[in-house]
Amino acid sequence: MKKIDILKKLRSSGLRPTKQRVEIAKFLFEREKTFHFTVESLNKLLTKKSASKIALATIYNTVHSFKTAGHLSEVEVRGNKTYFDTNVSNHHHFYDSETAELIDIDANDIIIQKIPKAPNGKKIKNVEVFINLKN
Amino acid sequence: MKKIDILKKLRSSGLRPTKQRVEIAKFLFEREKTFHFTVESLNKLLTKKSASKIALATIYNTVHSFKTAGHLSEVEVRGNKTYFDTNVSNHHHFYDSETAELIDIDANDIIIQKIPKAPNGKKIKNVEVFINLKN
DNA sequence: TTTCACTTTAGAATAATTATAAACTAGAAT
DNA sequence: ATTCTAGTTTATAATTATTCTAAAGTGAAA
Ligand SMILES: [Mn+2]
Ligand SMILES: [Mn+2]
Ligand SMILES: [Zn+2]
Ligand SMILES: [Zn+2]
Repeated sequence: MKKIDILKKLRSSGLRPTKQRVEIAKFLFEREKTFHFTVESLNKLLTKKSASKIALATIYNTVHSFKTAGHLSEVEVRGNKTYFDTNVSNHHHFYDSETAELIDIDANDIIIQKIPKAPNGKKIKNVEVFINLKN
Repeated sequence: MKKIDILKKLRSSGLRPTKQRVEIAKFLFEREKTFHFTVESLNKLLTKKSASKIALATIYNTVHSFKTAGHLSEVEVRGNKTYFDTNVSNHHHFYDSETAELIDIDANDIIIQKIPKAPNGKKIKNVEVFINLKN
């Protein structure tokens, strides 16, 4: 994903491409593989990588804006902090509790044969599978 | 589960059956169906039900002791608070985000046909399925 | 250029949880 | 039964993640 695409991505979702947003978006979206992170880890990585310091509140704001815009998803992981995911497609995860790391599993790599029907009056929105790992 | 069993349950896991622990254990374990709760919700319910007030710190302590003893499991649910579960067997959940409610799914009610192999050097500890509901 | 709604930021506020340390108690030892 | 003590409870402080506030800054429309 090139810089011009980043600008498009931001503008098309009604987000003004400010210096901070562009920097964070480039960091998050200009990569081949999916990236899973917490606000804390992102903050550290940005601080290390970049010259200009972005306020923590801005990182929170930006991550939430990106999530609302559909550019990030939130992953439920054991622990206190919120995890985000640059992979917004329907997919599953390995979770390695030793390293607190998430690894993507393509939706097609898990086939569920039998599934219960939703409770009365409810419908199934989506199915998430977590495969917890050990050594 | 009768009171005598509660006492056994506590003692057999090295927990002295104090007034507070017995009261919480009775509330949690003397029921037919699985119970899912947060410390906050448990605190409210206990306050309503009981005469004697149990300190919030004690509820945290007790819930963690029960979890460590294997009498409660922790469930990962979207949101800030930690959810606990009186069902400690291997099972799955419906999650209704409207009501923030969990509903058990028996392990046998979900059959997974295809599953990816664990990453190098890792093994699969367990598989958890979440079925998110909508109206 | 001027303007202004949107954005960033430092710092305060909030919410969940954990830590501290003093008072209390279950139950073993006497 | 009384004493003793390690384990427990409790009020309160501390910590951590996150959100709020409101003042200063800025992208981009006009
Ligand atoms: Mn979590
Ligand atoms: Mn959670
Ligand atoms: Zn992912
Ligand atoms: Zn359950």
